[in-house]
Amino acid sequence: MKLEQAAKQLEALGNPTRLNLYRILVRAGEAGRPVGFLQESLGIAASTLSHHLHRLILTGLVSQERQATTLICRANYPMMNDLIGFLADECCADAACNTAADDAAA
Amino acid sequence: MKLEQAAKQLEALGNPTRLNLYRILVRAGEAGRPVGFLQESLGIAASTLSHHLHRLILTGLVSQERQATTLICRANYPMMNDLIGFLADECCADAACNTAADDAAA
DNA sequence: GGTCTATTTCGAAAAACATCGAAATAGGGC
DNA sequence: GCCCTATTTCGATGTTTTTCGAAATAGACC
Repeated sequence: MKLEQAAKQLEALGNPTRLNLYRILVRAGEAGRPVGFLQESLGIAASTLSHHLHRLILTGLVSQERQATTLICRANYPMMNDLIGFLADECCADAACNTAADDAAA
Repeated sequence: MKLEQAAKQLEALGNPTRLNLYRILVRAGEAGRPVGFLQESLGIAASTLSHHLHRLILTGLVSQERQATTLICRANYPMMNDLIGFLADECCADAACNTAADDAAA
């Protein structure tokens, strides 16, 4: 994963409203959640939610699927794991760090 | 970990300059890197770097230790793993999602 | 085609952020 | 105590973000 893309995704998750929203979707699993449900849960203006959803979708962290008049939103798990991998993978690549790696794994 | 804190940390990592900076420290391991080295590596104004470092330190992702006139910066690995745990831990908590978990682990 | 609900786009305003150069501080060595 | 290097704080500026309400669009159903 490129640094720019990872930064975009982290930035997208770095807003409390969006992180909350994203967690709801992560917990929801493959079933996903309709936009309306998310709006109820978060208690924010529909336009604000739409804006945040758009940002998450742009980064690839969330996808949408139409079901009749409602839009179902889902967390993109592979993308989440790529991002986590980006953070952890090169740990200590420039130094011998057995102890640090142990600490990290603990 | 609380959502607010996680959001702060993600936001801190969500800027390309800071993510780059953080990765250098993650790769550096326990040895850490002096501020001056980071400034050379990133090619930004010292004041800008100081600002970014401050933000990373506030979130707990980075720590500093004085060695004579130079300041050594280090990634805080346990904190990084807490953050990663926060993202992944509650995956599918609200739904049966064996298939999703498999996808994510793949 | 009209109407209903669900959702997005538009436009605007306040707040936060990124960046820089200049000036100030911290600590060590003479 | 003075100077030198390393780093931070200050002050300013332009850009981006967050948020909302109002208006526009999307799709289903009659």
